[in-house]
Amino acid sequence: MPAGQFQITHTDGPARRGRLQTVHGEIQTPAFMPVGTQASVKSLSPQDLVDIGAEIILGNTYHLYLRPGHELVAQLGGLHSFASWDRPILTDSGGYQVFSLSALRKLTSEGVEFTSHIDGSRHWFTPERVMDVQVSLGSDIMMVLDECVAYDTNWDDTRKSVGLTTDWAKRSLQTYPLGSGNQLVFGIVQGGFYPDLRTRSVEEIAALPFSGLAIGGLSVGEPKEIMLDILAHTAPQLPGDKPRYLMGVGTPLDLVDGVAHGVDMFDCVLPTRNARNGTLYTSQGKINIKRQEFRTDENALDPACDCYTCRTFSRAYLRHLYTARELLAYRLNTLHNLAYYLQLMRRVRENIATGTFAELHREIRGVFEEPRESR
RNA sequence: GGAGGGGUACCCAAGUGGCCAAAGGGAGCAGACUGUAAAUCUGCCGGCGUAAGCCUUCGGAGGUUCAAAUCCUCCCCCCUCCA
Repeated sequence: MPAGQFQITHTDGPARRGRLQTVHGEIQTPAFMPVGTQASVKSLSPQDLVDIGAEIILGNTYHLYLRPGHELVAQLGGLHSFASWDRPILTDSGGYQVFSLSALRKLTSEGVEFTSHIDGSRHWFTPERVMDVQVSLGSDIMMVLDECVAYDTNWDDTRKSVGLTTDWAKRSLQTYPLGSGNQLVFGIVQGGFYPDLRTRSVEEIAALPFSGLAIGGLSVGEPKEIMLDILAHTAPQLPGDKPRYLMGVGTPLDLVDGVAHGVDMFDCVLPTRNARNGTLYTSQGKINIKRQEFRTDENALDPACDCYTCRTFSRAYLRHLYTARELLAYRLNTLHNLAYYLQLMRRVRENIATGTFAELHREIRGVFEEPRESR
């Protein structure tokens, strides 16, 4: 199967199971992609990631451009060789940093000027330059530069941002046309929280020859219900034959909700960041390992999990490691949270294949659905 | 025995007449985190109360003052130096 080929093998309602080919191997979808911003999934080794079944990880163009620098990475043989990770890598464009580092940047139709959060130096990012940097990095999937707007952005500004994102998408493809190398390029749909603008963005982005399409700009602080509404509005409009990637999402329930709307790929910092901050995902729900109730708890973190952390240590020990700020805490917690996410995605794929995805969806809803706020 | 320094909340530590239930840290307890400027951030942290407020508290006892952690007297304890 040539790089870029996406094959759907099973469907269960809107949910799809499939596989996406890259030169560094195939990824099973629906997939969760652990985030490794600085060419490292914090606290884990590549071997750890292989052990828990990660098939693809993320890196970040903006961060790697600033440090250690894309030329250096290229000189050292590209990201895969540099980080000793021989499976697929998706690099995010820096579009999210346009949003999250908004205080440090200036946006024009031409591109973005960033003030480095590391040393204050100025850097000029354009859609073209971001593609060049990703080519230097040698990732398997490159994301185009986009503009991700805040939740409270008005219609007019969101409309402009959709126009900009489309213009940038076209410029990205001119820099790296489909088929010009082994790297795939994904376009990104924006449109904030306005259904008409989401539709417009889908029409414009889906018309371009991308290998996959992403939904950006969700989970930026909006209520969950609104996120789901926009997702339900947007995902079905995307072409069915290309992989659909919901960027930056989310909680275990968000993933399953996304799959239910036909999403194939996800990434999110939650499992890794929360692991470092003591929040762990289990088959019984979310727990905070620092809570006093675990002080003498000799049970496995999640008795239903077969990861190294759960096979080996008690909750009492994990609590101790966390409260003592022992380095092992970060590693064991991260290992477990990602193992939980990857295990969940394996179950999602199996259930789609057997036509029982709805049951799994119900189960996960039962475990993670938060009580609605009554007003 | 002499000289000096010091005893403040669970711990460390500021405060030296009213704005002090008492700064800051730590510990403790709880919460947040969604394409990672995050091993970070927020809240609570003497007692009762929803609150206004009341009560108890700055080594101990007594005193001065409208008012004392803060000034005075005596006592107890700790540290440093000298003998």
